[in-house]
Amino acid sequence: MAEDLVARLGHLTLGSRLKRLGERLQSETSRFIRAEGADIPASWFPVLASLDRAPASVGELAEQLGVAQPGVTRTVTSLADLGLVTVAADGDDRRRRTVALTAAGAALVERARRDLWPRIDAAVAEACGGLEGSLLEQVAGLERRLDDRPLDRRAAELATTAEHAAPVAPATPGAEGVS
Amino acid sequence: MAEDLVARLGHLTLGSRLKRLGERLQSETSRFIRAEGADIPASWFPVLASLDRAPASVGELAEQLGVAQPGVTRTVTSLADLGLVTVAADGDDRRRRTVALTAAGAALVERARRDLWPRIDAAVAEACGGLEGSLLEQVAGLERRLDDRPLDRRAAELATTAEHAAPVAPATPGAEGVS
DNA sequence: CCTCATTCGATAACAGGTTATATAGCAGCA
DNA sequence: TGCTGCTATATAACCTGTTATCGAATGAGG
Repeated sequence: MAEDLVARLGHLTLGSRLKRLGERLQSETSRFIRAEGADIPASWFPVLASLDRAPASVGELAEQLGVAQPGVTRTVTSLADLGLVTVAADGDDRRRRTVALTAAGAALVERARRDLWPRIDAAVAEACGGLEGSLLEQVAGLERRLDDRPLDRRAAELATTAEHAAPVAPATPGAEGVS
Repeated sequence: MAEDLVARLGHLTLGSRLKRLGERLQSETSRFIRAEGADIPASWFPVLASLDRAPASVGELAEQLGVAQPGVTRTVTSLADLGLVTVAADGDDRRRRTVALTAAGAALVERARRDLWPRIDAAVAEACGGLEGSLLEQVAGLERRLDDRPLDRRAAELATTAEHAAPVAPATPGAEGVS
């Protein structure tokens, strides 16, 4: 009955499995965001969130977000095409390009911070809540819970009981950032 | 000081983070395999492991491995190009294509089962060992441990203290064929 | 000043996952 | 018999990550 072989292989295939689970979370999150009328992929939000704290160069974003530089370049290009950020050559060092939110970008972040992020965060927290045991066991548990109720459904249903929406990452620069 | 913003955002970006971590495990595993002289990506092994139990159609593989069908088609095509599997039209239902290991494929699986998988499994288990707490905390912990000593180094070093290489997957009821 | 190594970012190519769609075969039924 | 619809696979296109590499700008040293 087609049990999941990858799951059965245990640690051997943890990589595949985490990747699959991550993609699933991303895509369900994106679906929720789309349903809320903001048609931008979930993966762009970290860049926006960072820029909301302060403008930054491409390399700074890459370091801050922990992704490779070409990934940032691509996302920034897309954001610029949508008019959400500006990209300007740095005055001091003309190799650097400084990325900053436009008014539209800031408005989007504002809205996301208010309406979207708290619910996404709460939905993920709910899906992960109470999981116990080893990493492998918790991964399996999260997979099961998402089978049961996907993330976008969880986030949408949280909407109805709005007071759940807990405040998310208080964007204060590094204050609580234990790293 | 560029703490990891994605990590700071907590549950909100768990998807990105899991995906990144999974990719990292996959690529470090592939690096180890390459260093051992078998130049095939880690992501192909689940297919080989499944076929080692029994030939299967593309759709059966997809279901068993929990991935989408086109992904299986692509992997199978590559494996066939390398002569590790054969793909033959099913006699009963000519829509189906039955995939089976060749002798070379079976030999590779044999070797992997003996020399590679136990060490990879042990290395991952070592990297995950003793992690505690919530999923988020364990993910952070695993990231830190891999920063400290990447998976391929762990697997390689296990080699030297060979008796560590505990028989692995046998753990699960049938990594070698039971179920 | 000039040269040369380094750094920044863009670009290209690849990986491994996805969805959407086209095609071919099968099967039920009028 | 032939239509109609479902199923199995392949193919195309996309996403978001990666590495490798290149050009331009910087800056240190001779």
